[in-house]
Amino acid sequence: MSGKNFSFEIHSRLSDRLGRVGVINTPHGEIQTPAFIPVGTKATVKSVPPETMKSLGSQALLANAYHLYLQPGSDLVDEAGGLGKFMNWPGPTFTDSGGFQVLSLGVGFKKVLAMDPNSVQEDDVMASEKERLALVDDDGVNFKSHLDGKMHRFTPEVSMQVQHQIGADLIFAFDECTTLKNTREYQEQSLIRTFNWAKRCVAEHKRLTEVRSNKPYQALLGVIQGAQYEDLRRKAAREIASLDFDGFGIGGAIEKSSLGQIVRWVNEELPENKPRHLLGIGEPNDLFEGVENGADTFDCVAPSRNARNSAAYSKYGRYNISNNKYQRDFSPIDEGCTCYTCTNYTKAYVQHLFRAKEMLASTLLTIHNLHFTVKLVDDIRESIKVGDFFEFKKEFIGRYYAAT
RNA sequence: GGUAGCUUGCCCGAGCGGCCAAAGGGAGCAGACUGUAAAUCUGCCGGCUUAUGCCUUCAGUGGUUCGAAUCCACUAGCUACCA
Repeated sequence: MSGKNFSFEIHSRLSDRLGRVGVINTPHGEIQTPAFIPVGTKATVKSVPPETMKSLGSQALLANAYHLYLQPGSDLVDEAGGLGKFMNWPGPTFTDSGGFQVLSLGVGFKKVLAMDPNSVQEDDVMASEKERLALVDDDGVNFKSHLDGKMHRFTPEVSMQVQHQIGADLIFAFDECTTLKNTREYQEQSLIRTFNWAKRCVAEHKRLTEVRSNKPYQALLGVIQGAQYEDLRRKAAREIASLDFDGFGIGGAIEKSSLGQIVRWVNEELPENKPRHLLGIGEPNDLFEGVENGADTFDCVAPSRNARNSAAYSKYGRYNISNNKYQRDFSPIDEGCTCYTCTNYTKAYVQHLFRAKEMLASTLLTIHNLHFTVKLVDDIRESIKVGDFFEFKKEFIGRYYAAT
């Protein structure tokens, strides 16, 4: 195997906006974009087999380098033949670099990614020194394993090595994910750090790509930070775009109300011909905003985690299926939904499974929520093709958020 | 028949004279969750009303005491051992 069998083509565009429809070609197949990429952190989408992920419509999956490095070890995944072979997922795969863990195991106490900053206090987001499992310096990050407390060190080079061993088709540069509560001064310094790390990632990635030239090509995506500041986001986008990346990731804490705007700032700076992934975003209104402003792919734990916590997505909004009022509701979770769960089971049954603490509850609701989210982005894609994105957006958002 | 022990809010279970409307679980009722330390976390959970307020509760009845879920007596039920 050799050569860069990775590409991105744009097939149609959204008028007056940055949104586009395209296709990402990877060694393990195509991804029609925009697309929602379900998260399978530890080489498994919690509670759902890969075959089912395929049939619910998932085009690709995203795993995490930090988690797989700790367990079972990225060398073992390599030995198994790479992530896809290891977990029996034949399609395209992504891995996150471990950059988010800089936040979630470090300062990010609540790991708030998209929030209303007025309703969140600094103490709610920032962990105190002694609680931190990660400590950043200019060269890398020291992690205390959340599994056994052992210390590990991640640098841009380590992240690249780990991600090459894991072998996903699209991998991310190692970055520092900050919170909205960091000072402007800190954001600036962090941006310099992330940029330096980006350069080191590109260099190490090139080296590893040659060393492992018998392996399928892995595309490297550079991550843009810059928090809520327009000048920082634009600067970060220009700088990252100046490096030899195959695509980009838009990361960091994002004030929910200005999500679309931030994505637009970044994408106005980025070259058109490379794919852009909006990291960690997956609520319906955010997906519309992301696509409209030029994001091509998304990943998010919300649909799957919410499912395990009994929150069901429906065209009329999200609701808690464990609520008393659904106890004798023998209709599907979302009327008209074509997913496996909705075509075979009722709200009453799924609620029973949750109350009885049966693990099938997680499976059935995760299937539905992921189908819902994947299909939403599929529908958004189709609406751009047909030219009625704005009508579709208005109709969907109006119905989904009618109650709130 | 005898002796000893037990009986707490929907359930289990702490409390053993005042700081007790009563710990802690569970159940129940809601809420949160956005590059997964998450099958997790948070709130409510006797009634009125939601207030540093009042009322009714700790098997039943009657006592002791300024004051009792906590001490005493009897009644009822349960448990263990002896016959």
